[in-house]
Amino acid sequence: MKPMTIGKLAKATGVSAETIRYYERFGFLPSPDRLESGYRVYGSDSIQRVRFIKEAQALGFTLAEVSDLIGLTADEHADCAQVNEKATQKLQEINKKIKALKKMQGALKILSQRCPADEQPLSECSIVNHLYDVREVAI
Amino acid sequence: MKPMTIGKLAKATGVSAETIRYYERFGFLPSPDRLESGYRVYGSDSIQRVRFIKEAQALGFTLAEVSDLIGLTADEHADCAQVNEKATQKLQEINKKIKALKKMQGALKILSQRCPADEQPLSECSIVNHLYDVREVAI
DNA sequence: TTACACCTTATAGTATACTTTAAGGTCAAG
DNA sequence: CTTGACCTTAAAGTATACTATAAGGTGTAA
Repeated sequence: MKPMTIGKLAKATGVSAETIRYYERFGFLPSPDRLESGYRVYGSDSIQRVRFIKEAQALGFTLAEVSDLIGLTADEHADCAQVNEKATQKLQEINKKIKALKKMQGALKILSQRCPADEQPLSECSIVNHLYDVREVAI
Repeated sequence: MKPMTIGKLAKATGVSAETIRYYERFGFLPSPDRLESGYRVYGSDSIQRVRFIKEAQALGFTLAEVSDLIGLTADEHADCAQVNEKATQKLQEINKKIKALKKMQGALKILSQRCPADEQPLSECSIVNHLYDVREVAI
């Protein structure tokens, strides 16, 4: 069987070869074995490792946090509670972000509804007036 | 009355002098007059201009988009509808972001609830198992 | 006059997660 | 044996919105 070089791992995971090298360089992936030519050769577990990173990112974790998670999974003494704490922290962070976005959403909705949205000059625009002076258009 | 130099504008707006120079450099604020010494002098309208930028950012607009908005306000032929379109676009963008965050939130909640969160080894952790292989823990 | 706060510029650094480029070596098919 | 796909490295670029630094000039109060 042909060795899995970086391009094959890239295809298998949907992550570019450059990104895989990047992950390796910053310790998110272990240094793989090399062929005599210097080509990286990966075992099938590498696919899982890359997937781990991608899934953690999809849950909102940064690469630094992914690094922490990888550290926990490699630690014999680590337990479920430690991982759960990371998840709970991330959850709170996400809740905060949602809250901030909802605030923007609410303000934009109100301003947009109040704006005549036609050929009126901008002096009649509730959005522009809000930007010029918050007090002119209470939200 | 003493001229409003950059430090005073900074205090009046809560934005640092460096940031004000940055805004000027990239065209978000007009170049102010100068004293003989080279010091920038601002009129009171500058406070409003800085506030415009900050308020637009608070609504989720990037500086590039703020630039567009400033352009519209300076355009005699611009009308309300054009501004409203920017707001509507931004609203949709924010809705998308909220949706993405809610997806993360939902997944994290489920994983966290399923995780025993005690001293169990990580092989029992629903979160870690999810990261290792999505199919093991359906969401 | 001597501090000290304040101003000036250009340039570089920060954070995050890559992506691109340059210059070159390797492998497999035809 | 040549062509083209694939691999290597180090270094620089991208996006966004600043923030910091260096080296120096200005304004004012004691």
